[in-house]
Parts: sequence; structure tokens; C-alpha cells
Amino acid sequence: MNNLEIADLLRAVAASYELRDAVRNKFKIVAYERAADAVEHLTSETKDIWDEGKLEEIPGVGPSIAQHLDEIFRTGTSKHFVDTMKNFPSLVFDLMELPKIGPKTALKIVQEYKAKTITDLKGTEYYAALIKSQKEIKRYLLPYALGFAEEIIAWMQKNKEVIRIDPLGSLRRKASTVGDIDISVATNNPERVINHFVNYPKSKKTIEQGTHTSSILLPGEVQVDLMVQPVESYGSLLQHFTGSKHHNIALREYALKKGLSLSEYGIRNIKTRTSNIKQFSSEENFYNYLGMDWIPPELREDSGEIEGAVSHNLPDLLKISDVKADLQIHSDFDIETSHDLGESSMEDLVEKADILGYEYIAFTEHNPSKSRHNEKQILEILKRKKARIEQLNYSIVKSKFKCIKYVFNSLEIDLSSDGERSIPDSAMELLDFALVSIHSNFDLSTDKMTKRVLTGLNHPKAKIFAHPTARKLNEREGVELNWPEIFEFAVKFNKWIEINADPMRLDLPDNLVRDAVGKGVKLTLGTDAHHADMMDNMIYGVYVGRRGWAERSDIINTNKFADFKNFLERG
DNA sequence: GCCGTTTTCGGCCCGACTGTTTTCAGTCG
Repeated sequence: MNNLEIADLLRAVAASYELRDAVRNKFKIVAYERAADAVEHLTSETKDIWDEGKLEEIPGVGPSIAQHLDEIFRTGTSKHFVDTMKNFPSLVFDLMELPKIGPKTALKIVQEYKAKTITDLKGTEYYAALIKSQKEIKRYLLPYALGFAEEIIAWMQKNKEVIRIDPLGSLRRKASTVGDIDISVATNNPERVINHFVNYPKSKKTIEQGTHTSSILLPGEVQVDLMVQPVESYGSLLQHFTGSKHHNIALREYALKKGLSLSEYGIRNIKTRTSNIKQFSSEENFYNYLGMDWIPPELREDSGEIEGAVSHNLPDLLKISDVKADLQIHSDFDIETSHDLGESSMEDLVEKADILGYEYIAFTEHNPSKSRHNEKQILEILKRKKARIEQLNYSIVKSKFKCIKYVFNSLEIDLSSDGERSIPDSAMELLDFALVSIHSNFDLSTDKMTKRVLTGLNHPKAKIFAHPTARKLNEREGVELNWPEIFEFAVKFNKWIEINADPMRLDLPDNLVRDAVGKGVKLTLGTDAHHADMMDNMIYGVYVGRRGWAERSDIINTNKFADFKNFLERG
């Protein structure tokens, strides 16, 4: 069972408890849901953690749940879970995937139609909705979501009752994918603002419309949620609606211990009997009132940020202006690869790099195809590319560029299943440094995959492990790797791990960046640009770094050209 | 069922909206 399957199972158990006796099981339900969330977001497989006997180290997993999971890994099933769920067909839990259908409603539907499986619901609205939800993309890539938000914000700003407007939720936290678009408005006339909102020309349906909140549905099943507050309490709305849910729960539990109750309206003192709510126009003041530093939205995932804010120990997060180079760029130099070639000339890419304020870049085309060339031919092609880049560097010295000083001769090299690099070692010598990456055979076991990567990195010129999980968002899960082993190897042998800034990759994922940073692994940022315009995607890589608590010093290409060159020469 | 910078026992976030509820249950974020 993988983490997602375990999380689904724990949620099904929680729902079963709710159906059996929601009142009596109130907190047990919450406990199971918390455990489900925790398991879903783990960076290693629960089974591996079980192997090491550390199940109870998972936050939200205590003796009881650990014992049931142990039974599952030993015998394939848990008697207690089966007993708890036995009166409810799995269809109940499937139906809960649909909007506005929770455990109670799902059970009601199943009983009404005497349905056991999805086919028993044929002909009902639920059947169509279930089929549709199974193939639907539920989350949007960050740039698309930002685009939706920009359009609707432009529409809202046409209404002069809108005093201030901000995109919040996962959009503000810069999550790699976004489900709903959350937008907040400061206004003194909520009714007018909400009326204007539901009249958004692209809206195909108003999901709800109240006095403080409203939701609409756009084509493509994009849900947009709006919340409004007056200017005087806008700070607490920003805090509330930015989330995450887990951050808010943890923050409210922290505040409760001080006798304070938090909401989007402000902070209420529970001890004094007055119902006075202290309002906050700014988010900084809201956090400061609780005795802590303001917390950057990217960190608000209940993963230690509250403790850090209380002790004034939050990281000084990486910024886009810290980035001095793009370390993965594909030019149109015809390297006779079997992968895709870049579309922009080396000259155009250098010019773009200068505009972006970079001091150096690396050209990292895919290796020449191995099937169509022998070793001698590969060597010839790479000699030609080296000469081309030397000539380019010569012209840069004589040019009028403000920032760009140097172009590195690099290459993105495929690894075979056993970790063999797809160019001969004699050709490695032609490069300043190389990226290695996985583009095939994604289904190896964790051990084989880990060995593959470590073998591939075992050459002085092989410096960077690029798009390490090889995931493609909404398309392909990442590969299984033993991350602690990879990170340990990287630190020991001075290898770097890439944060690929392509919005469909964002790889290394943010939660693994956090682990890597914690272990002292050095990371690089690269856009994987196949066109000069794609070099603008660097900001998305920076967001991933920030969500992984990375500071400037954790990222290799925040160093100046001379320092970076030194790192390479030292090996 | 989980958890601890007041606790190993006694707590557990907070409010909005919908539907059919005449005072609340269910769902959501």
C-alpha cells in the first residue's frame, strides 16, 4: 500500500466513525483525518518507516493507529479497520469525492438506491458526476491559476467599492498546484462587491452567495471563492484566508492556550466576558499580537513555522534577486539528440540572461542520441559544441552586456537503468560540468533506482542531479528513491540537487527541499528553458525553494561567478 | 485517538452557507 492508499483508508475509517456515531467519536474522527493528512504528505513511504519501526514518529500517528498499520503491513489487512467499515460499501467513500457530499449524504444516497457499486447508480446525477470526477484534473499548475486570478481581479477592480483585493489561499502560499482560487476584498459595501463578483462574465454558475462569502464556478470546473471584510479587519481576513487549514488550526490551538480565539474577524479574549473583538488592519500586527513574527505565506503549512515565529528563528528565505544564474538551459545548437532541442539561439539566450541580471548560465542540451551515434561521433559533436561556446564567451567579453560574464559548457545526460551515463567518459572531459537525469524506466524498485542515480553521479564532472523525481504534475508520479541516502551522498561527495523551475515539474518538490536543506544539501535552480521566454519561469523555482525553507546560502547559483567557478574547480 | 514551553489527563479551530431547519444538520475551507 502506498501513502495515498493508506491516507484514503484512514479517511474512510474516519468517515465510518462519523456514520456510526458522530457525536461520541467526534475527536477520534479528527485524529484519523489528521493521521491521513500526515501520511499523504510524507516524503518517504509509510512501509519504509514501518520497516524501521518508526510509525509513531509520524505526527498524528499514535499507538493505536500504528498498531493497525503494523497489522496491515504484516498480514495485508486490519481487523479493526474492516470491522469499523463493514456496514458501509466502498461506494459511500467514493461518493464523498463529490462536492457537498459528506459521509451522511453519501450513505443516504447509497441506501436510497440500494447501491453496492457505481454501476448501481447508473442513470442518476451521481453516476455522471462520479465518472466525470475520476478523469478530471482537480488542481491547476500555479501559472494557470495565477492567470485565472489576474483576470478576475481585473474584473473586480472595475467596481469602486473594492478598496483592496488580494489572491490568497494556496495561490498566495505559492503551492505547486492550486485547487480553488481564493480572493479577498476589503470593502465597506459587501453586498455590492458580492453582487459584482457573481456577475463575472465568465462565471457559469453561482455556487453560493452570502453576506461575507461567495463562490462561483468558471469553465474547466475552476472554483473561485471570495471573502470580504471592512478595511479595519482586513488583516485578520488575510491571515484566515491564506491558510493553510493546518496552519490555522495549529495557530488557533496555540492562541487558545493563551486564552485567545482567532477568526477572520480578529482576536477575541475568551477570559473577559465581553464579546469585544480586537481588529487588525494588517497581518503583521495580527501575528505580532500573538507574540510571534510575521510568517511568510510559503511557510504556513504547520511544519514548525509557528515555533520558529515565536522564537524569532524563521529562515531568511531565498529571493528571486538572489539568483545569479540559470543552470539548465537548452539552446538550438543541433546536438543530434533523441530528445527535444531548444528553440532559441545561444545568442538570444545570452541576451535574455543579461536582461534577467544573471552573471553566468549553462547550456545543458540533452546528450547526442546514443542509438544513432558511435562514441567517436558523440565526441565530435561535443567538441563542436565546446568550440562554439568558447567562441561565444570570447564575444561576450568584447560585448556591451551589463551582467552576463560567462557561459558554461554543460550537458543533460540520460542515465540507463543501471546508472550508466549515455556519453563516454572521454567526452565528459570536454564539459565544465554535467547534469544527470532520468527520462526512462521510471518503475524500478527504490533500491535499484537509488543505485542508478548514485552510479550516474559517480564522476567528477557529474555535479547536478536534475529534476530528481522526474515527476510531471497531473501526468506522472515521481520515481521512488531512498532520499536520505541520496542526500547523504550529495553532501559527502559535493553533488548538487536541482530545483527544476518548469511549472509542470517543480522538482525537487518543496517537501523534499525542506528535508534536503535540513541535511545541508546544496541545491541549484534551473528553468529547463527550451526557449528564451521560458527563462522567466525562474520565479516558480524560487517559490519551491521558499516553501522548502531554503535561504540564499542553500542555493549554489546565488553565488557570484568567481565563487561558482571556484566550486567547480575544487570539484 | 493524539498530544504536551501551563498538562501523561483533559483537552481538541472557527465560522459561513444551504436547505427546509422554525432552531439545526451537513458540508466546506
